[in-house]
Amino acid sequence: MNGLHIDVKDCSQCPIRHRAVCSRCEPDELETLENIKYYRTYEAGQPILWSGDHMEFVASVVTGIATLSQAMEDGRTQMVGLLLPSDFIGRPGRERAPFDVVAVSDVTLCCFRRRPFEEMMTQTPHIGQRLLEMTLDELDSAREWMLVLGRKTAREKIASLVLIIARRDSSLRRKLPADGMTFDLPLTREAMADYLGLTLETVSRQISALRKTGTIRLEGKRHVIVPDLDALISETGDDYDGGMIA
Amino acid sequence: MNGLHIDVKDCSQCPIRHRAVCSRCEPDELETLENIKYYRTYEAGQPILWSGDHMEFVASVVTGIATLSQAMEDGRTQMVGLLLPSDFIGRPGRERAPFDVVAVSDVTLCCFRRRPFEEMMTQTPHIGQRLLEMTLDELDSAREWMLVLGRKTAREKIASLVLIIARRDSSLRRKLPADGMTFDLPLTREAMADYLGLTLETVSRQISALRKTGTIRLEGKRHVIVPDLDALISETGDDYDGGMIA
DNA sequence: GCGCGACATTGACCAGGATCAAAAAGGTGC
DNA sequence: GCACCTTTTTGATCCTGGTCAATGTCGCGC
Repeated sequence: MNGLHIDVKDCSQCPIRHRAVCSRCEPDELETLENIKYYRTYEAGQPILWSGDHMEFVASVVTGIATLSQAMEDGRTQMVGLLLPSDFIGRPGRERAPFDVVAVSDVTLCCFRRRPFEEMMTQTPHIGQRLLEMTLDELDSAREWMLVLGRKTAREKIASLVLIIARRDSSLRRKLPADGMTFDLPLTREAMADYLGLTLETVSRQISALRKTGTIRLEGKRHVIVPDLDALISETGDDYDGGMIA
Repeated sequence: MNGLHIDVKDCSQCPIRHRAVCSRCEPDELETLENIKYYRTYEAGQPILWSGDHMEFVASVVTGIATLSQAMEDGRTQMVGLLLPSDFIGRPGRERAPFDVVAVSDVTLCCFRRRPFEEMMTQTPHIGQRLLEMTLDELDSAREWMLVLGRKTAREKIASLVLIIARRDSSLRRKLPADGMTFDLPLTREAMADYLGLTLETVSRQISALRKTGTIRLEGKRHVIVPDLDALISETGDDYDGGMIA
């Protein structure tokens, strides 16, 4: 089971699609929306939420990719989450966003106004249970990522990220890895660097290194072919196949 | 509100205290326990759970300190959580432990047999709600730690860790920081290194450096005095006072 | 007190990744 | 096609933190 499936009663007029230039631009419009559930789209590169923003809604990603990240005053930034379709944004019970959320590609969110959503949660316990399960999964992957950030070499970091993207991609398409896995990197070199705690130059160098040894092949800048998945796995530093998707 | 407060009906014979040499040593004894809730103690240094272990119980820490960590085959290890009194161990709905749990000091756990606990959760929704809240908090702190691991210098990492320990300590004692905050480091240099993605030598060097500039003072190896909290905060790289406890 | 072992500090040297800089490769609009 | 801009690659050099090794400190049992 992927994502959070919720039936909202008075949802006849959904989906309402409206486009926002910036998450802070139209609080009034948002405030006057009477329905609980609505859709919202963002263009690639647009901010969805800034850390500290008042959160009017919780949402789940319908299409596109967004990132969750944290920035220091001097510009150093660390990505702390990658949001793919079916991932959840926001926290019932919290007023303010703890991190920045940015659309990497064009993104459609399915939003729920926060207050009504919280009420709904108290009435239908399975929503809370499902949300707990999803949050625990996120916590586990955050902790796995801490190992990558704290202990892996640049080479291992890159291999780990490529592997994660490969797996997520093939699980999204429900296509099991065949002889030659092939997929697109959804992130720029800089975004990969922010995910891995590296500089973009190092990311580029290590991708080139993996290419030179034949572990991956590239078509253009973004399209990746993995001829031998085991070879890639052995570059990650984890020797066994930890979290292979079913 | 700290921790998870649960009333168990037939708890007249609690607490049952029994001591385990190893979490894997006495499945039979555990299996035959009829009550839902029981206490269990571990000595400093003992493993509580190995990654992959079958989890018979969920628990919350009553006294002592435990760590959650992840190891690579070659010995590199990364701590991914620090469990203090009132923190929760385990995951309803999961058979196996995802990480290693080790007692750093003597630890007492309040355990709940997993199956009955899960049933209890479906019946009393506030337990699930509270657990969701705690899990979201843990997720936030894991993500904040990702910034430390990925982007901070060794010096900033040490300052961040000392600050976190200082705050947790003063919040546990409900004693607000006075002119000279004073507390013990509960971790060895090596454990700090595993938390921060550093080597123990670097930890030692950076603690010495903070001592030489007067940011902290040491009495013995473990006892720390922070004469000026702001000076310490400015060493963390976060310029503003992000998550100061109430 | 003495000796032992665990933990911590300090030093010398090295290397992986950062930094600074320049060139190359794609896209996109005209 | 061509010019322009963004993204990426590659190169040269530097520096933080890792590695290897020695020394110091503390606590504890005898």
